[in-house]
Amino acid sequence: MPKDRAPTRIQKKNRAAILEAALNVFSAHGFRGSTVDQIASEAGLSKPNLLYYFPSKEAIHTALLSGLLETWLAPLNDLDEEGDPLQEILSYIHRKLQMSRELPRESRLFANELVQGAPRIHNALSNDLKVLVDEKSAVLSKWMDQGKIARVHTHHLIFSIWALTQHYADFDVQVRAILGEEDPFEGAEQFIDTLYRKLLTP
Amino acid sequence: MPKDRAPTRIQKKNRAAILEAALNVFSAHGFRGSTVDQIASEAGLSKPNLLYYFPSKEAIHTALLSGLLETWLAPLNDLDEEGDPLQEILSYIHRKLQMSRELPRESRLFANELVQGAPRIHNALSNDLKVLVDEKSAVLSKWMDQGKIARVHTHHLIFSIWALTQHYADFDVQVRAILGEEDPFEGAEQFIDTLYRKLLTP
DNA sequence: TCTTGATTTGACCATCTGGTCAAACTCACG
DNA sequence: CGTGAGTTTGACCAGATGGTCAAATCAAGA
Repeated sequence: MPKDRAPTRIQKKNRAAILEAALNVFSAHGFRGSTVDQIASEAGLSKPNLLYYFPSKEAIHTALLSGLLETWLAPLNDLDEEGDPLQEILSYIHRKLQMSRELPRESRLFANELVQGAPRIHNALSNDLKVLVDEKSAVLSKWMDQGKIARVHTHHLIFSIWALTQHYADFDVQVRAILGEEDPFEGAEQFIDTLYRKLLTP
Repeated sequence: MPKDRAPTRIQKKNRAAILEAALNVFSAHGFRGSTVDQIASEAGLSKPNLLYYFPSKEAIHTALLSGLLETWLAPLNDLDEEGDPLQEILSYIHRKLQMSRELPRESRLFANELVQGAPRIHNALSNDLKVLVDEKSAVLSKWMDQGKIARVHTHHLIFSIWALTQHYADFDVQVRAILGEEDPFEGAEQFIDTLYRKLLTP
């Protein structure tokens, strides 16, 4: 294992290559379905070499998840109490949908983890995530009190945004099997936008 | 392997026990994450005994998926062109949500498969499923032409129903981590019902 | 250039896992 | 109750897989 000093040029490069490869592999096959050899070869390293940078398969997975959690939650974090309610929500949705389009691997990484009961991130869910959701939920609630948007169950409103946007990344194969050549995201953006405008207009 | 005659009492019992056990295991850990031993012991059989009833792990998985596909698509199949448009759609949604509540294992079984690119059911998606969706999509379209419901992209409308309802089964851990004690399905039903009423009312 | 720490690797190991097989056991029915 | 088909199992195998290790190679500062 590399010493605990400032990372060398090579360390930086290889760690990054490993995480990138791991994202590919884990998001496509899940934790159990991925092998260290697969990740190593995708990263252009030998297996022992990879294990020189991360102590175990589990460690790579953990590093990936925790490294990406912040990115993943950033859009919700940015929901601004001071902004225009409907606009804030619509642009949150827009960003989430864009993430499904541009970061589908990240979405599927979390999806894989969640569907299987989130054995490795249960903690983050009931702490960080819950806190964030409750906080933003309160903001939504305030907007509803002020009559700025229609009154609905705030938690379910947030769930619905996650469900609708992440669906296009997580179940991409299914969506494409049905839509054929059509670009899923064109129609999705339009559809979802309409949906929330109608739902939330007081 | 059991002969190809009429199944004996024991064959019926054991085959059923195996599929039930496999549903538990596969839905919780995915295909690759599940072991034949796990399924066997959950079914109360030894591994060789299990493999006497099904030729391979893959065969169990396939049998499960194809056996459940019909159940899974039944609600959409039941969408009745002759019924009242909004009511038909709302009751489709209601049934889907009920399935998430009562058959979460089935939902997660498919979710696991889909997130990982549906390697084993790609075929069913682009054939049976596509045909069904296109057919029902046409019904929705007709209703829109008649001004019975608001005009939206029909495929995305169907996707949204899948996403919103299955989310509660597939990402159950996350939902519960955030809601705490509250029963997810109470609020969900109410929320989703409101959402589609507002969206589809012309 | 030399030295020392960082990096890489081939060989190896223990365990897990899907699957096989022959022998043993059980059941239903004549 | 005897018998043949149906059922069950312990022992076993081959390949995959996560991980280790000592030795070899490389890189950068003195």
